[in-house]
Amino acid sequence: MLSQRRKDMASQTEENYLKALYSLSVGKIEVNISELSAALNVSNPTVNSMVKNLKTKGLVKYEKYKPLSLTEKGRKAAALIVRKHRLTEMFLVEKMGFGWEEVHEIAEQLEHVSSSKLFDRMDELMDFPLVDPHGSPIPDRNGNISESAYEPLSKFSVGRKVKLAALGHSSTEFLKFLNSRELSLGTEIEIKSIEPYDGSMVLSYQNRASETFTQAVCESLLVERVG
Amino acid sequence: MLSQRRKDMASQTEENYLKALYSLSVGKIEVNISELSAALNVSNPTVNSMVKNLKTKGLVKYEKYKPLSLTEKGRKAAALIVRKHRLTEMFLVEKMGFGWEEVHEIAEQLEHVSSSKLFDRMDELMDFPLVDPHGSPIPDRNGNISESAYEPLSKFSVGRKVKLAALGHSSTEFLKFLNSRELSLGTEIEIKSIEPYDGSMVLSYQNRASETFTQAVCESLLVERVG
DNA sequence: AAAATTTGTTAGAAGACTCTAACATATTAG
DNA sequence: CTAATATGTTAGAGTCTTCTAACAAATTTT
Ligand SMILES: [Mn+2]
Ligand SMILES: [Mn+2]
Ligand SMILES: [Mn+2]
Ligand SMILES: [Mn+2]
Repeated sequence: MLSQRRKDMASQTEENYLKALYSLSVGKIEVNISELSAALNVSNPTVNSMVKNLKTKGLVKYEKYKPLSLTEKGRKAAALIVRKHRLTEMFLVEKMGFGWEEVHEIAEQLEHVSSSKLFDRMDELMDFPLVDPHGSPIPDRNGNISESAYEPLSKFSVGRKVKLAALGHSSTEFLKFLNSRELSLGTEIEIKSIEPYDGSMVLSYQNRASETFTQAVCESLLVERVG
Repeated sequence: MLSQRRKDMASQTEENYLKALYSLSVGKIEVNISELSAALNVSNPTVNSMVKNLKTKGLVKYEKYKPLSLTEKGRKAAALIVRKHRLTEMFLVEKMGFGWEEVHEIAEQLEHVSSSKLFDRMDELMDFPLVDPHGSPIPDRNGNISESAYEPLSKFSVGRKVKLAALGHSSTEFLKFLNSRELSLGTEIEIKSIEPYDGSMVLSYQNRASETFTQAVCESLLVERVG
């Protein structure tokens, strides 16, 4: 028997739209059609018609030629998908021995599994982690999320000691790059010097006395002050 | 970005057809269109067109008005889906504390995740189990499966001591029924008496001195001789 | 303010998967 | 062997998700 999704549930495609909209909404409320198409890698007309569809389902607010936003119902639905995604990533790293650079693609598929019990069980087995392997917060069972207030390393000045708490983005390439520099979450870092010309930073951490990182990289290293 | 399936891979729908065909092929080679439609809960014309599609992909052998069968390529593809399904079920039971009656629906969705690494990792973490929680054998990475030669309990006579090794089917209702009788895989059973009228059996096992089971149930209890 | 550019919409179509109604073939019963 | 029944196929359509081409509105530049 083909296991079909309940009719009142969002399809896998709809879920991906909601999740993309949710991610793009961080720090602002409204999102353009074009931003969504770029994020999802589909054409503008495709997004346009899907947005109309999500509007009839009460998941997004939208008027012709205006930017769109999630309704409260849509926001919660999206947060619950993000919850599944991040719990999965954490489970794969903590309980199954995957590297933080390997888990996103798998979680992208697992996040659509319709069994809250599976994810609540992961949560329980990990003793209710607050963040995923990349430092992003995990929404609770009600879709509530605690926005973390970490700052990019690039904002700090020479001599400052900080701890790596999260990443601004977590592409496989970036994660592999950080692996190659032995830099992981929780690592304490001291800013040894800053190149005025291009903003690159020389850092000292663990057994690495002076590693240079470009400004772009330092903007994606989210840290908290230490000491 | 919408994570799209590679073009050369079977869709989730196609995978479900292959798996159903595979299950229906146990003990015979050829399967009717109608058997497949019944198993998948879709109409005959739907199966008819999907079968044509699977034929062009070299996954099934089929001629108009004739029964169909899997090609070697189709057989292997199906076995690998079954592998994912059964490894998932075993992982959910062994490593995540689910009951054997809870795992099928979840595995039905997880079996379509395209990451051999995820399933090979489950396999490794469980130390390469040979069977799933219902006693069905798990195909290896090459799609090879060792057909088990257990016999239905109904075939045996009074006084025989056997061990429950697998189930003929594993519907949630049946599994809950077995739970209610405290009957699980590995349990040693002795046949105390058989009712000639309807073939029902009185069994003794563990701390249950005389439990009666209908013939239908005993046909679905696959056992091996003991002592 | 007009022109150029960017952004968004509509129209029309296609592929994947599904259905029902109607028709064709094969099998089974008399 | 014919008639009845069961099984399989074709035709035509609908939903979902996607596309391209053409057009419209909004924004930015000059
Ligand atoms: Mn991720
Ligand atoms: Mn996804
Ligand atoms: Mn199963
Ligand atoms: Mn399935």
